[in-house]
Amino acid sequence: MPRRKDKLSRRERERLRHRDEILQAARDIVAKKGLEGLTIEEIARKAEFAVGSIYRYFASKEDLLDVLLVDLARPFLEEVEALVAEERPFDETLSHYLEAFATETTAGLPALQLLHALPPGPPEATAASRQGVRETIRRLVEDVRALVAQGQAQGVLAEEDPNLVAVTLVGMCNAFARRAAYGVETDLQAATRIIRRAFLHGFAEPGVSPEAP
Amino acid sequence: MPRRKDKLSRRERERLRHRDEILQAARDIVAKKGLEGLTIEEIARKAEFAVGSIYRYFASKEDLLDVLLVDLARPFLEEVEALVAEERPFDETLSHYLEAFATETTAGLPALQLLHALPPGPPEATAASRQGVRETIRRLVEDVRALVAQGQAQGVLAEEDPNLVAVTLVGMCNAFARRAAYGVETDLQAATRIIRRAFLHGFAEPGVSPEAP
Amino acid sequence: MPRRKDKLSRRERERLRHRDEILQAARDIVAKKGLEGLTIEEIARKAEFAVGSIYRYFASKEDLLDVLLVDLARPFLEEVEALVAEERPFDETLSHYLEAFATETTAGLPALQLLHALPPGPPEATAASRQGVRETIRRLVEDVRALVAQGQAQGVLAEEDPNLVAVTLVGMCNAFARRAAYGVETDLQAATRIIRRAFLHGFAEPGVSPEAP
Amino acid sequence: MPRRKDKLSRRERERLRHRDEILQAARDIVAKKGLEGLTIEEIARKAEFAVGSIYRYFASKEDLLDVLLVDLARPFLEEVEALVAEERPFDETLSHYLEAFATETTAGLPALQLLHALPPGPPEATAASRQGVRETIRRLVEDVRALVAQGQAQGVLAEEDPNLVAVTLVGMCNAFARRAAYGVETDLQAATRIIRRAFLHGFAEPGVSPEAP
DNA sequence: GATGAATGAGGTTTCATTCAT
DNA sequence: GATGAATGAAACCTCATTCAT
Repeated sequence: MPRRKDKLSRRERERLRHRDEILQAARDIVAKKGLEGLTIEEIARKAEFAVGSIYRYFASKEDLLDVLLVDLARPFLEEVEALVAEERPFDETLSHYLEAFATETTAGLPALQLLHALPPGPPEATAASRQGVRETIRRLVEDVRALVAQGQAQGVLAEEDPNLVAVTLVGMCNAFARRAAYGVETDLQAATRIIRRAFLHGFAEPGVSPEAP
Repeated sequence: MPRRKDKLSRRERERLRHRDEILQAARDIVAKKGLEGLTIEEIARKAEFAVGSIYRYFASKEDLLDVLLVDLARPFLEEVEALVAEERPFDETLSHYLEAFATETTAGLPALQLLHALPPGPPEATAASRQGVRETIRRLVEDVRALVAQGQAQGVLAEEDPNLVAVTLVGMCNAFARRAAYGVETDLQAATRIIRRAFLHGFAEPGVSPEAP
Repeated sequence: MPRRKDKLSRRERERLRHRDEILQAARDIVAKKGLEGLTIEEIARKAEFAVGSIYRYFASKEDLLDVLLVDLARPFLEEVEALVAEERPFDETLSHYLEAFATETTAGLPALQLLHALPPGPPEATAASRQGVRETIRRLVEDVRALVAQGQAQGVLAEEDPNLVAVTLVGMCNAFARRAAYGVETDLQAATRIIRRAFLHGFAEPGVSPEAP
Repeated sequence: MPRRKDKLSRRERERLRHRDEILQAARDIVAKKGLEGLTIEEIARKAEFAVGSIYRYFASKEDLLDVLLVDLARPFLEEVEALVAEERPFDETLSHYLEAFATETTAGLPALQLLHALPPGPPEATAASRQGVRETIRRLVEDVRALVAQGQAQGVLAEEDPNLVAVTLVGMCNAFARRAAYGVETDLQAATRIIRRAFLHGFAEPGVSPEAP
């Protein structure tokens, strides 16, 4: 194997590229027809592979879907995790968070939207598959909780249970994202402002002017 | 031939009863296996009808589903519409709204949860069916918008776009409902308090103490 | 339901008839192409049903196969069980048994032959399906064991472990059946005579002339 | 270019070694999952070859399988052919034969068991492949026939058609082997004794004490 | 109105084999 | 010779819907 340190062989590079092509095809189909409308056959057609070839990259349709959903959410997740690491003043952090959310929502297929696709039935109905999705959601919630905790530590946010506070923030964002995804004309700038206001005022530490000076 | 004005003939009453039995069966199945796990054959089995008979009551599975989802949301919708009609002081209104939301969430199959089942894809992917669901969602949002407008008229809520404000409220509620539906242990009383706080403080008319006196 | 005691409704009769047609089609295909060559699609084609219809009669291909194999063996099994019940002199019993075996072998698809189709791999590889086949084999072996025990009680057969003796008898018969099934020209009368001789002489109670007077 | 007469070049030796590795891998898989569970891909994985490489050694899966089955039976076949060549007193010959059979049955993958894997359908269903298996079976039967003929020549076995007599012997052995393969607890020593008894007594030349000194 | 058998398109998955590198 | 990605024909199975009784 004549190959440098972390350089991938051509085979390996091609493999990764093909995998991405398949995921991209799936992504396009979902964007056009929704999750239900996604079939292996159509993925194969769009990605210009034989049906059987799809299965060399993903063990099953469920597997592919799980990977796809996680992939879609990844950029947003990474941005949020970066925010957590940076530990900026909470006001700035919130601004960045909302910006990231707006970017996501504007982009063709909003990540959070798709994460919501985790079937809203009883846990038993999903169990086996969507492990990645579950995990990603868990991390996202945990990250936002961490952001809230930072705000509290900085004395900007009131001492409510950070989990619950995080859920309200995520809920507001998702509500707007969902609306946009349904095709309702949505002014994201206004939405961002509203969320910011509701959140900062709503959880302002008493006696602290939320958006001073 | 209706015997009296609004009296239904025996035929008609039976018909309605049968329809309800079918819907109830469907509801049970969805509760146990999720929307994907719902088949006409199983509905028929559970409701003790022949498969063909289901089609005497619903034009198609999609139709049945649409009716089912709307049915599930109806109690909540009606409660909210009553609230709109009553025009109480906003503080009271909000309390009732959150109580209704908590009741919903506690009930076996939370209406909002199922409304979420509207496939989160582009509108084209759903178009034909789910008209009832779309309409119900539209009405719910409109109703909450009306409640917010009342709060503003009463001078309790700030003069933000009532649509956007309504979306934040619904979003927060849904986030908690969704959590509960995923099996996360959720303290609804705490959730209610948090939402109430975030909302009242978040959109307090400047200079007005949100929850006084 | 206007129907007499044990009379079946027309629906029920048709259902049974169709089930039999499907099994018969499967039987024909197996006879021509062997077990491996059996596909649901071809069964459907031959029985003149749609593919999906097959599944209204059998839960799965495995299920169908299990039923088919048991069905094929049934006539022979019943004959042997009758023999056990009759408790005739062992010499007669053996004659009837061998005759039944010859009949089976002559018939298009010898039951025992197909029972042998239980995949000769490790038990784990078969476990789930073929329960009927396993049970049928068990009963056959048990029945022959009972016949041997009768012979011993009558003082005709030596006091060897009846299980082992039974296995030798079945083994000899199967060997000839298998040969015939492979297309080797087989003189069943001669085979019968040989088996009879080997068995009676082989296990004669010492001092007893095996095929007296 | 063979260096010496029967010396193989390194190339050729490697080639044979690789071929054996592949066969061994296949053998292991069959032992664990049965014939149905055998796939080229898994053979390749286990033998640490590329899928395509398998086809450098075997023209097709069927070919590989045929070779594999013949290989499995070879030790037993060779032992029996040695017995034929040795022309010992029949009593000894039988003892050796039964011992070989017991050894086979005890070994992880009894050859006879696998020979049974020749699909029990009409000849047409197998025709193309499994030529080796057919030939091996033919030789085995022929060999046993020869052993029986020796016994007759020695005046120990009655003058029945040696073919038929051979079939009974093989049948009895196979019945026990098959039982063992199905996981039935089998006392091979007892089985051996029973077969020996059945055979010697069953085909004793009248007036000759079968197992005398 | 009720029945439930029949349909058949559509989906997922497997796997022996080929072939460019 | 070796590799392993790609192929694509089958195979199994599901299920909404129809329709003769």
